[in-house]
Amino acid sequence: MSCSAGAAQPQIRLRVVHPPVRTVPAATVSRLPVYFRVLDRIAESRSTISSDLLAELAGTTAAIVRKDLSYLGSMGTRGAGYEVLGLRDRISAVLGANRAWPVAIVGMGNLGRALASYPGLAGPSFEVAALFDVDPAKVGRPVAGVIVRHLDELDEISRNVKLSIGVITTPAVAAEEVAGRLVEAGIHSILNFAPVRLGVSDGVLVRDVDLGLHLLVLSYNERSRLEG
Amino acid sequence: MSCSAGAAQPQIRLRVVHPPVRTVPAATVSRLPVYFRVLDRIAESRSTISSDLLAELAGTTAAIVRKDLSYLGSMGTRGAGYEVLGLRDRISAVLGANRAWPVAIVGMGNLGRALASYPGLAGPSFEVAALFDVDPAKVGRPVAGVIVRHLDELDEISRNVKLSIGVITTPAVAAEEVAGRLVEAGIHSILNFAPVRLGVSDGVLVRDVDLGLHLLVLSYNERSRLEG
DNA sequence: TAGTGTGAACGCTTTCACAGCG
DNA sequence: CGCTGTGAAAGCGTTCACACTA
Repeated sequence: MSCSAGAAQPQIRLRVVHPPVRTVPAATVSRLPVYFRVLDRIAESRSTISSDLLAELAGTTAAIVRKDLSYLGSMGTRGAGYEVLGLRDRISAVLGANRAWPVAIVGMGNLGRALASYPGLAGPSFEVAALFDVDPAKVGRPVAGVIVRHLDELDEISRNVKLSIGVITTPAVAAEEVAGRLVEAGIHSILNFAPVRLGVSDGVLVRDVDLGLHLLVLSYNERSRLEG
Repeated sequence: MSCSAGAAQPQIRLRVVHPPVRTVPAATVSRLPVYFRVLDRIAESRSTISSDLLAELAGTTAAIVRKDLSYLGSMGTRGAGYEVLGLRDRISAVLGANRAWPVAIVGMGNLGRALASYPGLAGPSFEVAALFDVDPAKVGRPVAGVIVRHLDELDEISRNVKLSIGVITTPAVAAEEVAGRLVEAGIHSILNFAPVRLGVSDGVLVRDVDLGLHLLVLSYNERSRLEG
């Protein structure tokens, strides 16, 4: 098998205290978005797809595809495969991708500004609802069409606008406090780009995107390639 | 070649001779960078650390810490814990973090420019060696102090400057071709931010950082929180 | 016949428990 | 006594094999 690594996940800390009644394995949840994207892309050129082809396009195996999809209930037709649109919509519903989740980004440095304009955030499933910083030079100016607010306004804004997902793109030293404020403002899902481990209360899901860790794994790969 | 490719004894002159490292499990490799960062941070305030404390700071368990470190050879002192500096340097050597790997970034959009200035890339283990784009408006201008080159110059530049790690921050449609060019230029370790699965030859390690997938997992979390 | 759905085997990872050593 | 190092057990996720069905 190739070393191509969607399978190689960064550390994910699932802190869900009350697991869903109908439990989809975490490994499956992390692959559903891949299937969703593949199905969405080929929806116009195919009406059905086999687990074999879906596996190839998603970078996994047919057996895993069938197992994963079995957790969503049997949607395939033996001998024919899966109906693309039906399967896409089912996965979309499971993921909650069929509505627009309001996202707040805290930290309008280079990375935060880049994310605010990120195409993935402009899709139908997400909406940049608020941007925050503490730097007076940034507060009040628009980024990607949204006015940057001072972090102190978070509570007030979250009372008027429901915020579902928080993205932390602050320096490491500020991340912990920002996370606390996001949780206080009612956010339970956080995407953290700061290179620190956030200590959040139970029930809050934190996904860490830590470039430094990724780079060090690549470094390990280079080192072992050179030295055996 | 395997993803959890065997690491052999580094020929670093340490005071203590460690047994050869045959294979480090992939799960362990992905945690070593976390330990490294923790140890580096506390090196000035502590001289030894127990598996319990290291686990807490790294967000894992003491049993996992001990198991992980056992793959690097026994470095601990029973009753006292691990010597912070020695352990840090040992992990650094295994990860190859004790030298500066030259990194090339392809795609100088918002994300590429943000990464070029990313502090994690400015550390001692990495060096932004080259930046590439195909947009004439970007080629020739400096980003983070490095002149952006046209992608067509990749081969020529890679003959003069050794490039170890490639970062892809292009639009999705270009990513596949860029990956091919990077591999042709002799790069075996790729950090891919484009939301596509790269089909690369065996022996090339690709780490995907796919924000869209992360967001959809958070979306799943929000959805199941609302609907059970 | 082609391809799903699934129990069972397999292998990797985590957890447990404790012997052993400073 | 405190804490490491490590076999053994448990838990998950992946792979296999094949019965079954449109």
